[in-house]
Amino acid sequence: MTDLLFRKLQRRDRRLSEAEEKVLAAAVSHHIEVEADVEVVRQDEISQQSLLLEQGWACRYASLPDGRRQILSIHVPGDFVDLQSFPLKRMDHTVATLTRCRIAVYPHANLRKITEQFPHLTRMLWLTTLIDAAILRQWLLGSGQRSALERAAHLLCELRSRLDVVGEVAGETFDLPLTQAELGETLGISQVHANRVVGALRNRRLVTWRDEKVRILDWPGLQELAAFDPVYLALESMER
Amino acid sequence: MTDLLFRKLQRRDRRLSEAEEKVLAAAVSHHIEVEADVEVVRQDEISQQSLLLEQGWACRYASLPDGRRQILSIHVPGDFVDLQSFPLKRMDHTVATLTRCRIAVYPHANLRKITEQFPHLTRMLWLTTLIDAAILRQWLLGSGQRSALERAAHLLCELRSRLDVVGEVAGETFDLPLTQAELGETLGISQVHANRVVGALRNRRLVTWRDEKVRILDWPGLQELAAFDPVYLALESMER
DNA sequence: CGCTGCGTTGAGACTACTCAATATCCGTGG
DNA sequence: CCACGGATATTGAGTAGTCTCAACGCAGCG
Repeated sequence: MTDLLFRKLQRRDRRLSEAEEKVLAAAVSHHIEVEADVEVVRQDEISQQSLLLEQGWACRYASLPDGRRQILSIHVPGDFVDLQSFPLKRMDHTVATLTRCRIAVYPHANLRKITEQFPHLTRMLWLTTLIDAAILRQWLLGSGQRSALERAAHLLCELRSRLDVVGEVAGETFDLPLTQAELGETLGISQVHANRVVGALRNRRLVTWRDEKVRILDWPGLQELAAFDPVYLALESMER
Repeated sequence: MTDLLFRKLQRRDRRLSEAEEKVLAAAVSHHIEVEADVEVVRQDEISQQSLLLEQGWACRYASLPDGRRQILSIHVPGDFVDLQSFPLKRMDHTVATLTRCRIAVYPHANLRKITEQFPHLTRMLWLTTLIDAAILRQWLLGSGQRSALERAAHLLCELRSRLDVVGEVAGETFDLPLTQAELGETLGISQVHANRVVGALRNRRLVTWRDEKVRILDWPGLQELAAFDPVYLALESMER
């Protein structure tokens, strides 16, 4: 199932060819299955391969020497979780699974061959790392300027949009395998405050959230609160 | 002076060839001079070219509908300020000058040719966008987990390191053309609090900061306070 | 049955915010 | 040459958002 990534890329650029799909699929050396809560790539390691999430959830985080931890991104099926390690080599953060995951492994040597023979596909891979960066900028904008409640709302808007692309939203419900402690580390607030923020979203009848399942009750209201504008996710075609 | 960028890249990878230097230099269509406080690329625009800062300072920022603004990065000579617009096309944020700037213009068509003929150089350009993302991750880590004082200290550590590479640190002094209001927008705090934070750095005899000049008085102390580890800046060679 | 992990709630403390006033510097026009 | 306005920096006072500490509830599981 390189399918998911390919579908996502093709949504963005319809000129992606079947040949390119095959090249991408052929660059996978093998697949692995990993349990939940496993660190698959660690900070400071020098990486020889990049990992594509096929099933399951993962996140990246960085830590301060005293243990404070910040989740830097959340990944869903179809995401490359550490493609940046291909040009960058050394990891500046850790990648861990949130659930049991199925992962495709792309040795850097194979990616290098792609860059040498398939410039258009190379630009598309580059693009995926830049969309990651765009998401990061939104998180930074939120972290600096949005209140905790607005950030929580924004996170849900973002995830709903990203999950929708890969067909993981049923009705208005989707999985979100984060504990409230992890939500706190994502939003940059304490676990206790994360709990109150989730409570506030519920009280405003914007969402329900129980047993790792989120249901959006008021999509326009949630977007409004979050000041959410999905353009940055670059989900739509740039052609014409 | 593509020199600065090239020197920076070469510090990272000594295999960069003279041929590549020439190709990079040839991709510049022209140079422009821009006054301070000019928006050179605007949010939502579709960009046809990327800009390399040769002299002067610039920053990127994004805004919320109600006007709250977050500075997302600060750029010094030798930085590509919007290389991500080459694969991404649409800008998700604005780039503005902080001082009078000299800028080299790289039409996307020329960059595209580089990706088609110079895979190694392409990977180096990709790398520069990934270092930007690594810096962004550090800012996000700080925004979520570091106190305002620690963030301010970290920003100074980061800028000292980046400026050092391009030879803009004299003794322990460097320019920092940010008002305290802009510092607030960078750190995600109010202008008033930014002032108090700067005051605290002075009181602890870590730095002096007057007339847009910063002098570091206690480099180890500043790094300690900031929990600064320069690895993420990827300034050092990855060879061998 | 008693851990253990997760979610929930309360109370008091602290960081950073807003509003507001004052200080300083600088350029401009009278 | 001086008065003035505008931009920036500084300081004070009260407030809002978020924190820490602590306790408790509940479910799953060995």
